[in-house]
Amino acid sequence: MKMSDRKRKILQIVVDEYINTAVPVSSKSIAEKHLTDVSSATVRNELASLEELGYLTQFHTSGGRVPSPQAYRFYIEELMEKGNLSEKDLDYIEKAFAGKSNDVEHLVRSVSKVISELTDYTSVGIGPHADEEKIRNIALLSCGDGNALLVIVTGARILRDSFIGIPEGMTDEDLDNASRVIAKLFEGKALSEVKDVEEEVLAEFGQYRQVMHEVIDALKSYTRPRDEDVVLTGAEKIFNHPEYDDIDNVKNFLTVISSKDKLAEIIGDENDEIQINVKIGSCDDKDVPEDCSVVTATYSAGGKSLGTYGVIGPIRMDYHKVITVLENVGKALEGIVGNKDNKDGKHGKDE
Amino acid sequence: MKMSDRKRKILQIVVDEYINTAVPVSSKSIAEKHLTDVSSATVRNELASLEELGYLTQFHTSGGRVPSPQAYRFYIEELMEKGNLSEKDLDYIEKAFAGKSNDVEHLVRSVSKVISELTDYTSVGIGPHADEEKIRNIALLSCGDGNALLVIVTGARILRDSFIGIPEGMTDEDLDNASRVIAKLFEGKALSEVKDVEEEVLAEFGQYRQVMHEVIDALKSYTRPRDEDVVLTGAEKIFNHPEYDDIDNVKNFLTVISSKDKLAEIIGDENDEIQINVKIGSCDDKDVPEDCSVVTATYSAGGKSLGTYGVIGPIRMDYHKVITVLENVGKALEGIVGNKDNKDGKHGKDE
DNA sequence: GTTAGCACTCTCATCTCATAAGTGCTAACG
DNA sequence: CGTTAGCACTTATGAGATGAGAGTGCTAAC
Repeated sequence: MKMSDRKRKILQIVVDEYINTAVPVSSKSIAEKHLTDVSSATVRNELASLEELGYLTQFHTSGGRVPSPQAYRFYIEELMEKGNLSEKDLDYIEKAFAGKSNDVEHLVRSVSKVISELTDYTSVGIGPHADEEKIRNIALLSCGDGNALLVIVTGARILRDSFIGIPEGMTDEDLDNASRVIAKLFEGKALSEVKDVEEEVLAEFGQYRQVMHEVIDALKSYTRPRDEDVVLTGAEKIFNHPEYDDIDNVKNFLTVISSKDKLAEIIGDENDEIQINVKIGSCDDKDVPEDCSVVTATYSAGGKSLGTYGVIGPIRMDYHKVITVLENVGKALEGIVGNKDNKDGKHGKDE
Repeated sequence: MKMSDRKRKILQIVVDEYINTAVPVSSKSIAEKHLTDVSSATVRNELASLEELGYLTQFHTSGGRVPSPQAYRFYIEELMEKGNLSEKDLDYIEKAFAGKSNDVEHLVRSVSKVISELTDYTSVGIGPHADEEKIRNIALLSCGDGNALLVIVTGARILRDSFIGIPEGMTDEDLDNASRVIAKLFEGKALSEVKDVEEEVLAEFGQYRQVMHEVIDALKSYTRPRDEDVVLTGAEKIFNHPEYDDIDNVKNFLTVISSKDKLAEIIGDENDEIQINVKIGSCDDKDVPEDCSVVTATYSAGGKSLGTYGVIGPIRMDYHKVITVLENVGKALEGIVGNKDNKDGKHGKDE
């Protein structure tokens, strides 16, 4: 069934108004402020009809109308008025990423911070899955105290390191050699492939089998997601939104965001097809609290994933602002990472 | 003025009772449950006197008594009944640290988690200051894309790394050489000394001065505390304590713990003399919220600092439990880190 | 020094009541 | 047939009012 233009208009007004004020919207206020050519009674009829269609709900008879999750979805897809960020905000993004250290952990932190600051919501970020990353460099460095440090760098500039126990009698030279052999064996391989070549590699190491075992275990452990890869910024921002004057909502919210596992699940199921993903209430994901929404974007540049980022906040979220911020941050990232890769490429040629 | 034994006893009862129940303590309940040989009127007189001495306060005339910060302090120093953890808790600590990866970041995370789990309060941890750490290993690894990875390991097993831009024309061999030179120059030096030798070192590098500049900048940056070194665990635990049924308290608390800077300041001013440090309300530290207490312990083993850890929670905190947990965690850490160093020592000799 | 007794204070939950906001329905209008 | 004015109905909200309960301070007697 096609919705009449007037219904669409009214629905848009209700959602806009509710997002801005957090107050249920009445027929009177619509007729007075936005649709001056009809009476409140007419609006009332339309509202009743929209309620029947499932777009609006009432807390109680005399409480005005509030959008349903379905209304928010429709709003995002068809009603929301597009428009870009202010100069100030664009500038802020620009400056935030200028001259940033370029490993993934720092990137995740600054992206998350920027998103939280600009949207005024709590932001969540998670770096790219190490899983399918190719090992670009791997080295074993002597620590001189019975341990060596295993360091790897992946294509997407993810860093991982572990201490590896060194057997008595293994000299620094031995270690250097082992390091070179390991580099030959693993560079260019994806972390997920390590387990496939395990047997083969171990066979090559007669003498220092034990070391190799530890190295392989470490590499395998890098494919597992880590709590510390999930970054949360601006938890306190929820207090800027009136739904969190209520202690139970706060409790609920804080419990969810305290569990990095849960957070990773909520923002983590990457759907590369969709750039921006909106989950409204628990309809779309049972791990999202009923009264919350989660908007995420998965970024990539030059074919490399840069992770998934988003905001979590009240279902009455400023979707337009949030989506616009996510889009612009994405563009900015593409810009700087793209440029950097060009520069790198040049270097490569010259060498 | 010396306090009478009965006053001490009554004060102890009030603090114990209030810590357990969160309900202001009345003269009647004391006389009935704990001091059956005197009447409530007698207790009443003593309570009035303790109030005059500054140990107790009342919210309102008919509200029973509540300990003042001064009372908590006195309680901790003189009244609190000592006693160790349950077998179960001791076991938990034991198991938690067994077979843990041994770099500092992971250690900080698990220590903080253990403390939060056992105490049921929000826990904060911060690793040792990198500032005075000696560089044990330093290496520059080629990444083959116009960047190199600078990695350092310090005496206390702190890891730091940065990407360093490599000028066109610098080959992998050049890099290897540079890495060796850098190792010779910096190994054994404290990070805080780097700035002192800056000029001297730069003089040695004619050709790759720029690289060296970046290396030194990176090293200098490692002395600065980083947000990510402050670890927070169990923020949601505050909801287990009734003072945080009140939204304003939650807001206050969450705002403080959201700022890593603030947290670092609160738990950070290390006083090596004192093993366990208790800050009660804002009397002892203006950054601590009025209704909160912070108990911290600074750990070290084998002469190396292991960081500062603690809990932050309501001023009505189970100080005995918290202090006992912190003490036992300290002992456990000494145990495992001590052992590990012995083992390392042996290796050293054998090599 | 201790205690019983009692007046006093303050909180808290409950109830009532009036007000305000908003709706749904009906009947009239163009 | 869509639109509108009018009105009865529902519900939240905030302001008293009230009574019970808890705890204290004080006084006088032991």
